[in-house]
Amino acid sequence: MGKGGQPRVLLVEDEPAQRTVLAYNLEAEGFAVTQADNGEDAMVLVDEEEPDIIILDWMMPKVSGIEVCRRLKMRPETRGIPIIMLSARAEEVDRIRGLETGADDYVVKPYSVLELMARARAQLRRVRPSTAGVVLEHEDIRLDPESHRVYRGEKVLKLGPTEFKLLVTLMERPGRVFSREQLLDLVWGRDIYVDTRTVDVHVGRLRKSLMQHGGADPVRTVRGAGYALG
Amino acid sequence: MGKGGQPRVLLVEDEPAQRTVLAYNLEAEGFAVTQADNGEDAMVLVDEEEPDIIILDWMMPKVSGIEVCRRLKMRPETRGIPIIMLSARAEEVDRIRGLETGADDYVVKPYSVLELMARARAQLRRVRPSTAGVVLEHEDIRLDPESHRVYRGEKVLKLGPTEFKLLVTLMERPGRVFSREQLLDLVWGRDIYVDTRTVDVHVGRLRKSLMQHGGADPVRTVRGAGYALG
DNA sequence: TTGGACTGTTACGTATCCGTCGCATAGGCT
DNA sequence: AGCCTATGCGACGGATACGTAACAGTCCAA
Repeated sequence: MGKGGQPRVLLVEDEPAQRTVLAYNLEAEGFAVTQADNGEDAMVLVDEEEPDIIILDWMMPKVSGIEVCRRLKMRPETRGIPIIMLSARAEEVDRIRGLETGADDYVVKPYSVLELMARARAQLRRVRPSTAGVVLEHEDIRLDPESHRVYRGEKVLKLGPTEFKLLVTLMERPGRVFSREQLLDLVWGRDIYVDTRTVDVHVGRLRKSLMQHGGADPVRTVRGAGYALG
Repeated sequence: MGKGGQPRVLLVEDEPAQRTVLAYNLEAEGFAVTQADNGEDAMVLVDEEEPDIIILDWMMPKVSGIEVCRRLKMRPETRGIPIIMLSARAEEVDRIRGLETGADDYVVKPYSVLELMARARAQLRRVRPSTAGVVLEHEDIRLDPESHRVYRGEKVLKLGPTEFKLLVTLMERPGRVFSREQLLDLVWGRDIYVDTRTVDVHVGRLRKSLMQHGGADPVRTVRGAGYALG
């Protein structure tokens, strides 16, 4: 891993517009992004940058994404790097072939940037499950994912499962504004249908829980946008 | 044993990513880790480092894990060292068993790091019924793995085999929340099919046993997540 | 064989939590 | 100010997770 935090991602996509958008979003998510617009450069950059994860377009001139993927999965020193393939086609055949070449996940265009992000994080978690000892902190709030405990100052807070997950999500990126849709994705799960107003209610409950022993409201409402911590 | 405490583990795995992840987790768990990425180095390091336990990948270039295992189990001075084999496929486990290489345990990839850790500790307990220091303690509960006895305060507790294993698992990482699935893996074993609700029942029985002479309930239920000690 | 100890499953009661609705209130725009 | 929309929040019915007693099956020792 890129040492103290930022996971490194190598983004390989030949179309400049899409690549730029993706790079922007990935950086906003806290990734350190290296870009390549063709397979040959990608192969070189893998060795130079040692990325933690690779996002790879399927269709590219010269060396195709699938070819890059196959080569990387053949070399022992790069085999462990998770690869997410992007493809314009939804056909199942492609999916199967993509996974056969050793890609670890597969996203079909047009994809939700948020979904791609989530899958990237999922892959990183899979390879590096070591959340051991990590305690999330923000101001006087401490959250230990391992013991599932939340403290504010010295007091232990009691919160329900959804409140807990919500707080984890917010604390993973303090200051960042999450839209209701993003929170639904991240906390509730991708394919659950619930009203976006439900998020408001749970934020309210989380607020109450966080202030159950006094203290200021650490959750910020950004009108028209969503919620953030601090 | 590595004298003053830290058990020494020799980790043999050719893929750098996986080896790094594992080494990190093992060190976080209190092991002193020596790494090797091939069988030849491993054979040398066994003599130099005298590890307490060896974690060995099955598929490796040149000298395979299975070969290393066989050689080590032939030499009297290394035969006693427990070996845990890692293999990529479930079918290989059968082959390993069939070949009677003498490995002491097997874990199939993708494995839960937690499970691997637990199995390593289990092997150490088996080989090293050492007296001092291995007594698990948490608050007023003391557990001696060797004599299979559990005390609460001064009183001796009587618990069944499953309750005992469950308590051992929980006491090895007090505070940590274990999901029902993890507990099934760690206490019952990976290929046993039992309903996850069975865990609830046994936790209940463990609770009753722990409180048979009074005292507070030391087991914490984390709704939607699992159980933890303290 | 009989009895006891232990296990896994089931069923049911209960406490907690969830998602939605309705209305009050706050913020922004003209 | 007046209007409109977004958000806060209490309340409620329903769903869900958990605790536990009861039961049947297994194993083993007397």
